[in-house]
Amino acid sequence: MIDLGAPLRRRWYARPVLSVARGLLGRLLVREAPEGVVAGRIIEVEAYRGADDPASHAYRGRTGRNDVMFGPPGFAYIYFTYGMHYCFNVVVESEGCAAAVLIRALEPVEGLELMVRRRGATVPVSRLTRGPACVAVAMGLGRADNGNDLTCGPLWISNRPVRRSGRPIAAGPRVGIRMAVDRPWRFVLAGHPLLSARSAGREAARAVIA
DNA sequence: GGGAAGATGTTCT
DNA sequence: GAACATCTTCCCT
Repeated sequence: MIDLGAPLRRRWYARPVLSVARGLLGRLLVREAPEGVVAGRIIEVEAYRGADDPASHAYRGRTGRNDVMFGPPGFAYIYFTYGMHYCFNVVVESEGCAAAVLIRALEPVEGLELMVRRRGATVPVSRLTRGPACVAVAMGLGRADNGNDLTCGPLWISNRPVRRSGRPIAAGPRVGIRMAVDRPWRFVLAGHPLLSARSAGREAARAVIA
């Protein structure tokens, strides 16, 4: 098994959400479970802010569902949507801000067999961890993991240096929302083969420097 | 490869 | 009762 490093500390998450979102690209998301360890490199994320972001779950204030978003940074916000899917977010900035980063796609690095077993043998590897709900299934995440502290396992993001294989970061509009569609707050490793063709940024006019 | 539509249930109005 | 930070299947080109 490769060296997974150690969990990022809380102050790493206590920064502006757009900075954290870009800083997550190329890092390892690690999940340790009784069935085994799985890890994947983060290749696509979206930033969501609080009171000033109409697309955010936190826009209309604190509720039972989004409670974790309003807490301190470095915790997992996992919500249920569309009647069948879970999505995994990282709470960032500071307590009360309700800012978070949605993890949309990974490149499997460790525990590929376990990911395949969780997703179902018929799913091609190219689509194993593409899309937030797919990420949640492959990592074995569900309602019970909402509110987990990412600074002390068993679900954490590694402090190992980012590995982007020379790919620039591209920005584009967020997916699946109706409000604030003009904010280019989705970030990807441009041209990564495991992204959908559209996400990979063929129109990568907006590439930004890491 | 691309678009349309269905699945399915929690959350908030 | 409507909306929903989605995915998959099915059919088309």
